[in-house]
Amino acid sequence: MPEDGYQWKKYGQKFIKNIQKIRSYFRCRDRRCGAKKKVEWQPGDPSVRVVYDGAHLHGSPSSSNGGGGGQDGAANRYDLSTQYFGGAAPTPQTR
DNA sequence: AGCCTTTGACCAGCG
DNA sequence: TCGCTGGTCAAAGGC
Repeated sequence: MPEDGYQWKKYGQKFIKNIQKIRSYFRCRDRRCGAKKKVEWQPGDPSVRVVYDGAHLHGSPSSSNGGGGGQDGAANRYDLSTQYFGGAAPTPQTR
């Protein structure tokens, strides 16, 4: 569970055949927070692709320390694009 | 007590 | 109409 500064709750995991990858579904612990996170990786690959969906309605939790939070900075802009983690992009110039 | 994690089953949309 | 997939929910156990 790669900590990105937010607390997530895993609510499901499935193997997507379309891409032959395992996908884990995470949701922000806060219900009022419609932020969602999906993590997918290939079987046998330590690299994982993290996909952020939605945005946190509350600011970011001061630190990785759970609890807190509540800052109304609303300064969190999550790119709906896919983000790579752990340098899983050895050759991003494939495109 | 609260929180977290894991699995199975269900539902909806599409061709 | 059927089958398939993707996405979500619920319950239980452990610390």
